[in-house]
Amino acid sequence: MRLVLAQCSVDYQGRLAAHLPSAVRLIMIKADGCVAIHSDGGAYKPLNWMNAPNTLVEEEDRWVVTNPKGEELTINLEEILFDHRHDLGPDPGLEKDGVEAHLQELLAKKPDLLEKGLVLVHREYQTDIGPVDLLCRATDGSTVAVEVKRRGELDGVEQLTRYLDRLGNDSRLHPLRGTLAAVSITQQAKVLATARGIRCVEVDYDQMRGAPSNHLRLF
Amino acid sequence: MRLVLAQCSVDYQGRLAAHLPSAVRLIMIKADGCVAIHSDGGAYKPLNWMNAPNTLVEEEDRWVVTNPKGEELTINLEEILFDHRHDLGPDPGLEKDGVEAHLQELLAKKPDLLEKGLVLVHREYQTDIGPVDLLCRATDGSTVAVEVKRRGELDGVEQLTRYLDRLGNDSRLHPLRGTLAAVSITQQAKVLATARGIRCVEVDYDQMRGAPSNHLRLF
DNA sequence: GTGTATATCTCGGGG
DNA sequence: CCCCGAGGTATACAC
Repeated sequence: MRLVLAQCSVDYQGRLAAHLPSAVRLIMIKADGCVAIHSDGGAYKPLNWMNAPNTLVEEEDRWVVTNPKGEELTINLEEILFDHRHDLGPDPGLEKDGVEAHLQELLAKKPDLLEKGLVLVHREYQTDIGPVDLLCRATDGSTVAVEVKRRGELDGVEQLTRYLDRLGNDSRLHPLRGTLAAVSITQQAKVLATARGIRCVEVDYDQMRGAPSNHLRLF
Repeated sequence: MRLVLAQCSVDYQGRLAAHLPSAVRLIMIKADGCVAIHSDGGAYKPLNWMNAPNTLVEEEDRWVVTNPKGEELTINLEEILFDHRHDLGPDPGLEKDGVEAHLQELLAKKPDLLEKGLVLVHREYQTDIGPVDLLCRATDGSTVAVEVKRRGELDGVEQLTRYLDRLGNDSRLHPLRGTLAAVSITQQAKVLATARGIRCVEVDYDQMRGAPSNHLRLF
């Protein structure tokens, strides 16, 4: 990693055009070639950046970064105040817990948390417009398509509606119902879901993590 | 801005739980209190971060960052390799050109780029589920709701569908049609749009910028 | 403050 | 490679 503090102006031409008037900024150049230009505030997002893969050409008083997509970032250097390089070595990476994938996994193991007697038929069931999180069978013989979210919002209802629409073409899945499962669901999403005959279930993530699965409990 | 290179492990507890095993990383602390932990690769997104407003407490061998939402980031410092502070001063900020707002503005001036004879009735027309980008009137007397995107994708079609659904309740707007306008539109979005009777128009942004508006051309 | 839409979103996965 | 879906998305803006 190379860290440069410099008085500079910047121009970006690519997916849009953008210009940064002259000021003192941090220029961060990572080992993989990523370039990011930071001001002294404003969350973690840089003012300007170029992601790998790209090429950095250092001229006398400006650096030009180009990438294969034809995007170009030009840093006009007026004064370099600081320039430091350090090899950080490899990073073991971030371990996450509590994301949708984990929630889906837990619900796949215990679908009857959503509805008594519900049994998993398929996880990530493929349709030609995307995968349905969980495809289940209810005790009344219905197929139930389940969309899993951490937070249930409007677009989750839309997504499930699209899937139901698609799955409805397959008569083997009839009768067909939909369930939106999330740790929390907004009022708007509940209204829209209900209007479309989609059931909403708010699940307790901590409780699910703590509770052993049916499968394990049998032995 | 303070830049620290250190061997450290990190824990985050908040919207999810996350852990970073020990490695050498850059810890960036901005003037507004934002903290970001970067590895030596991977775009501009840090491995972990805390946005302002927050509080940083420096203990002997660990730093604890907390925010009012109850999130907490703990940096366990094993060895500090580098520590540098620099006041960057204020930043004039980024000037952008080519975002959706600009595209919408250009289309508002020349709606007949979308369809011959189309006239603008209202921009950002409010419905109770959000604003319709452009509401227009066609030569055949139809009302045309236009959704403007840089890139037309599935969620743009969903969005316009919701609006059409809503606008359809107002008989004064009948007959009603929808148009998705974007610089590029994905195949899937075209399929879904067509299936719903929504027209897709790909517009040339550069040409639009260059071409003067109807209004100006009249004088 | 909540809700909605945008973003040079980033990032990962699947066809 | 593109497309899709998730994200501690962040950010701006309207209500």
